[in-house]
Amino acid sequence: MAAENTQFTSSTLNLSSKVYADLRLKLIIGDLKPGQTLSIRTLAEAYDHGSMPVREALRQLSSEGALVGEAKKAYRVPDLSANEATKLFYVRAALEGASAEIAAKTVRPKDINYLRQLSSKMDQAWNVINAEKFLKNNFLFHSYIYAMAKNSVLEKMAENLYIRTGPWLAKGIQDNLSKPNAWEASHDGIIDALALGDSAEARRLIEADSGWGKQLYED
Amino acid sequence: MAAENTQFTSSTLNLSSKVYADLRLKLIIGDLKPGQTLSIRTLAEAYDHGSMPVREALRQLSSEGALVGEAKKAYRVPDLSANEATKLFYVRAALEGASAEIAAKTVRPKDINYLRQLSSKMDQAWNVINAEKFLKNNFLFHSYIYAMAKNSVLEKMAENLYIRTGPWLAKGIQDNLSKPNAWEASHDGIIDALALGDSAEARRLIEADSGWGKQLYED
DNA sequence: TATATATAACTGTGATCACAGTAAATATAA
DNA sequence: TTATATTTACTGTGATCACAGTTATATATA
Repeated sequence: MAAENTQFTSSTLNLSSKVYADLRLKLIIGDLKPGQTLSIRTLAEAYDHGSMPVREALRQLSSEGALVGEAKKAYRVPDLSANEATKLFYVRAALEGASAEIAAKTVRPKDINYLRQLSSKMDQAWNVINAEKFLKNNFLFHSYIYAMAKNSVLEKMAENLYIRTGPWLAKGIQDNLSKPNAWEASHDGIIDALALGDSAEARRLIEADSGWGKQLYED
Repeated sequence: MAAENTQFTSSTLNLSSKVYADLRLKLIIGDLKPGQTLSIRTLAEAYDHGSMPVREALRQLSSEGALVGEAKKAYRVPDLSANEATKLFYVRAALEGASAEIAAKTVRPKDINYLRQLSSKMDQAWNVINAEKFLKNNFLFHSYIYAMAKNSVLEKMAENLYIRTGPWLAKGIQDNLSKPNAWEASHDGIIDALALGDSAEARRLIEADSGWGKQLYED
C-alpha cells in the first residue's frame, strides 16, 4: 500500500490541481455547506492567483457532480434531495461493498493496524466534538478500504461518490456529534471482519455503514 | 424513458460541452486510436474556435480517465495495459450487472422494442462491415440499459467506463469485424432475459457480455 | 556515416480582458 | 407601504497573449 497520508499533500502539481485538492478536502470535512455558492473570482482572490486555476478546479468538481453549475450562475454545493441522496448511497454502497469484499482477501496485519488507528482517531474526535477531524479520518478510513482493493478505477469512483455525499453527511454529523457514537461499533465490526478475512461479512457491514449516513435524515 | 437519441445531439450547450460531446463520440466509435495524441491548438483550429473550449473539454476527458495528460505534454488516448483493462472491465461489469438487474424489474414493452431495433442495427452494421455504426449502436444499447435502471449516478459512471474501454474495444472490433458475429446471440439473450423479467439472468449475461470485449486480446 | 549539439516548433499553464446573461439593490411610482 | 422599473454588481464563457518546459528537426562535429 502507498504511503499512509498522501491524500491531502498535493506536492508539486500545477495550481489547478492544488485548488482542486483543497476544495475537495473542504467538501469532505464539511467546510462547504450544501447550497453554498462558489464563484471563480471570489475564490481566485482568496487563493491570490489569477482565475484560471480556480476555474478549472470548479469545472472539474462540477463534471464529477461534487458541485453543480448552470450557465452564467455561480457554482453551488448541491443540496441533495432525498431521491438524489438515495441514488448516491445506493451506488456508493455497491462500490464500497465490492472493495471490502476484495480487501478482505488480501488484507495484511499492517493494514488492520492502520485502520484501527484511524478508528481510534475518529473516536477521539467524536469525544471532543471535533467534526472536521472526525470527517477527515472517516474519509481516510473508507478511502483506505477502497485502496486495499488495488483497483485504481474502483478506488477513484468510490472516492468520488464519498465526496458527493460528503457535505450532506457532514451536515448530519455536525448536528449529531453530541449523541452516542454508533460509528465506532460499526467500524470496529468492519475491521474485525477484514482481519478474519470474512469477505462476505465485510461486504455486508460496509454496505450497512455506507447506508447509515442516509438514515440521519430519515427520522 | 427519455427521447430515444438524445445522446449525440448536443443542442444549445456551451462550446466546451459541444467539443466534449464530439470527442466523446469519437472515442466510442473508434475514431480516436489508443496512443493517438490530441493537442489543444490543433483541435481548436480544426473546430475553428479559440482554444478555451477545447482546453476545457480535454481537461474534463482527462479527469474522467478517457484521456491522459502529463504536464507540458500533449494529451493522449490511453493505450491500456492488460492490467488496466482488467480493472476497467471488472468495474464496468459490476455496474452494468447492477443496472441490468434493476432494469429487468421495471422494463416495458417499448424498451424491449427499442433494444431489438438497436440489436438489429448492430447486426446490419456487422454484415456490411461498418465499424463506426456498429460501435455507436453498441454503445446506445448498453447505455439504454444503464438508463433503464433510473439511477442517474449509476448511469453516468457506467457510461464513463464504457467510454474508457471504447478505443480499446474499437481496435478489437475493427480487426475482427469480418469474423462470425458472437455479439448478436449475446445481445439477444440479454434482451430475452430482460423481457422475461429475469433479473439474475440479465445480470449474469450482461456481465459476461461486458467481459467479452476483454477476451479479444487474450488470444 | 554516426554522434553530439543547437535550434526551432510544439506543449500545457496561467493571466488578463471583453461580452452577455443573471441576480440583487436601488430608485421610482402608485 | 407596496409594487414596479431601472440600474448596478456579479456570473460563467470565450479569446488572446506570455511563459517555460518538451519534442522534433536541423546543424555541426568527429
